[in-house]
Amino acid sequence: MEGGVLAARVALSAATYAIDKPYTYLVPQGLAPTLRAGMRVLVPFGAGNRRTEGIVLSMEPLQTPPEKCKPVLTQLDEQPVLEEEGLHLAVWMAERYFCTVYEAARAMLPAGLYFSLQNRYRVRPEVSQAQAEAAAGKSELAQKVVELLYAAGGSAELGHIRAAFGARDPGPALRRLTERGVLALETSASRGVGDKRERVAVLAIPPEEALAQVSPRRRTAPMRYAVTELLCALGEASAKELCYFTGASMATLRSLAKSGILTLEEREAFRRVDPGPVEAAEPVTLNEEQQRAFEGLDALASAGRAAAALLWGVTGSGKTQVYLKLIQATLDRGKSALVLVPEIALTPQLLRLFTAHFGSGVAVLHSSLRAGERYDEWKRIRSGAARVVVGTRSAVFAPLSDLGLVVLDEEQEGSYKSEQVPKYHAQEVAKYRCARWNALLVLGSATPSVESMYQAQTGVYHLFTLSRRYNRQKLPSVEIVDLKEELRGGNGGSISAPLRRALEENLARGEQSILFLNRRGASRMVSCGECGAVPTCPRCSVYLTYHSANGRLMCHYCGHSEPLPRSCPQCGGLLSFQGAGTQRVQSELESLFPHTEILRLDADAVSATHSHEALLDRFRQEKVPILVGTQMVAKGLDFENVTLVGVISADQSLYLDDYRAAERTFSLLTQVVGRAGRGSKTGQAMIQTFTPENDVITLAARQDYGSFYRQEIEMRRLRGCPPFRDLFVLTASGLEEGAVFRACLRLRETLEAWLRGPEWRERPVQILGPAPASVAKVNNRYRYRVTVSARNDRSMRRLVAHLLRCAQQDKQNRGISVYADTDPMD
DNA sequence: AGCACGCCGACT
DNA sequence: GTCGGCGTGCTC
Repeated sequence: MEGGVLAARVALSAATYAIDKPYTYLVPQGLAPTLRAGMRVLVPFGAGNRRTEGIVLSMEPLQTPPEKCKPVLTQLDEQPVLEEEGLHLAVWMAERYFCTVYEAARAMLPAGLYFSLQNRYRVRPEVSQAQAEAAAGKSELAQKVVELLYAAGGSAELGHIRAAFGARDPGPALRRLTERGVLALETSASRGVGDKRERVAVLAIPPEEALAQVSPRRRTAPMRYAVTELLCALGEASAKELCYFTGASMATLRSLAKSGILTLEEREAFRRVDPGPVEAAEPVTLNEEQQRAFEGLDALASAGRAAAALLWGVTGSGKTQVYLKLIQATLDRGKSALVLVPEIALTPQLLRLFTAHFGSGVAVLHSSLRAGERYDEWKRIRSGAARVVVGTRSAVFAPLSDLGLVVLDEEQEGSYKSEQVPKYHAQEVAKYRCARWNALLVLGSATPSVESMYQAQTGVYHLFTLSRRYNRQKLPSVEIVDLKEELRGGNGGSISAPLRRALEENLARGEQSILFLNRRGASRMVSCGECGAVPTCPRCSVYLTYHSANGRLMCHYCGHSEPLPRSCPQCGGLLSFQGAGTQRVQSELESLFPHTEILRLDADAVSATHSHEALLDRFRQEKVPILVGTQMVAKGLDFENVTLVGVISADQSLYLDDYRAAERTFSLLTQVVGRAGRGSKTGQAMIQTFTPENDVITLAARQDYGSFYRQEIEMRRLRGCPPFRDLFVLTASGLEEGAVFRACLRLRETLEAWLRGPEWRERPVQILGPAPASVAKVNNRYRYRVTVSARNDRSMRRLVAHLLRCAQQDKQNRGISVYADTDPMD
């Protein structure tokens, strides 16, 4: 660097959305040779120069340092935690998901990598207690600080001091005492998870030579021979493993090292996730249809241009086989592959399958791994040791290089959208990464999202279809049971007479049954028990939901509300609230079938002692006759002996108040029906509903996705829903309901004023609300939202971002937080 | 979101 | 005079 200085542009954790931008810091001489983009640093920030963590976005030489430019204090990483691609992705996410660059970067890294910063105030050793008290003077707060610090043995964490002060702010007193040389601020960074290291033995000379050296003394030094022989076969191995398999001791290894046969190195050891018993891989054989899909997809993957394809394969058509072949082809081309699944429950079986095919080159990433495991898998991926990654949503950030293939299985699933900030969608991130690496994105589904199918129909995605079930299995016969009839017949329980009969027959045959309970949105929906009518919003054609707080039916889109009618406005019948929990169904079944074991699988059953997998294993191995469960039982699980599946009530997800309700119900019902009869026996499915004539239900029963899609896409077109337009949801939250509502009103008014400008006047933008959020009060904070339906393009995102920044800095919005989200899932 | 700066009332 | 409460504006 001639003459100039080196500066780092840093994304800061302390920067809020409204002030987020790259901040420039001077790189001190000592750090200049080692600091690089993608490393994390500790920097001073704000008037008080409090220590803040940041990530270096870029390094740049400056001719003249700017006036106000503080120095980087510490370099926190020895090597970058994000590569160039990751840094670009973070910036892209910030723009797309209305979050800070740092928040985006943080979401991309395993939690084990994270530092927690501790700010500790200490009384300087040269200062006596009397001097400290004198320096505190008459300030009550300063005296209290000194007293507290001495009581704590001379130093205390900032957090503790704050806690001891309660509502009063110790800040000014701490600063004054620091200024007067009484206190010193120490900042330490500690990481939750450390690196684990191990000894590795590496063969230092060619195998023939090594064996030649130890062979003559094979009799007298059998251990030296055994170790060398094993190491010749392996090339390198952990010292622990070598000793374990040969019975040698570390002394033998050291002596071999001395003879120059091997070298001992300290290396990072990876805490591997145990894939469980791995069977030998059966060679993948594809049927004609699968082969055609594979060839088409492989042609796209090898074309070297980014592409997206939809693999639409009916349940049981063998999409996984196609994935396996594609992954193999990708690896053969020297590229890496990423496979995403919607549920953690699906990763163990996929991990086993992939490990059988690709050995130790498979890594797994999902949120319920322990921090250490997750961190280690991340490092294995980054080092290039793992070239195939299986995981849930956040695995989309796996630090793979030379990405050639990304598979999103069950692409329509809502779990690909993050619930927390940044509220990214794994599918969009995957698309971004594929574009950067010229990789192929494969979206797999039996019931594609309407958006994806639309892209396929309009030629944006390539479409491949698998319409035949593997092994030519027959689809189960499906019966729709009318719960209104049951109610009239005096059966108000959750098991109808036909379902009860079917269960009895199945029990008698010694076959298993699964009952599926669709709990989402339970008990908020109101319907007529007589005619099945569901109250609808007059302006939005969505169903109204009941709010017990004010006893009214409300629309979550536009804010319309009306009192709960005493009886059904259509027929005068009795209105009923839907809601049957798994526990209630379980106890009902227990009284219907007193000597039969009934297994329950839901979030509660899983969190208590038994793991999800253990419960399913029990169901499979002990052949428990009946399994009752929520969403979890519907997904990709194959049970030979299950010949009956029942849907307790199809209605609950159908009458939710969002545009995706129909799609989600269709998908769920189709999956559940597909669960029956996976083995040699033909299955039977039963769907209970109050609205048996509903198209979504009858189409799902027939597994007729094509008709469902045609209907749904027209509905979306008419209502201006995705894929024709996108939704931006602006949410304000705060302690006082009125203030939150008024903040939302101002958001709406500001936006309306801007949209009257010349460049916006012609564009189709619609604003709905303010309306209460679906969960109107969380943690004592009221939440209201304004929904904007418009094309999600750069200019619209900029407008929303600007609106957010203005709102966050508006003094009228004191105590109110405002944030934005696109196409939310709730 | 912190934190300083500036202004003002209260207590000494 | 100080101290501390509160409104305003900035953060490399």
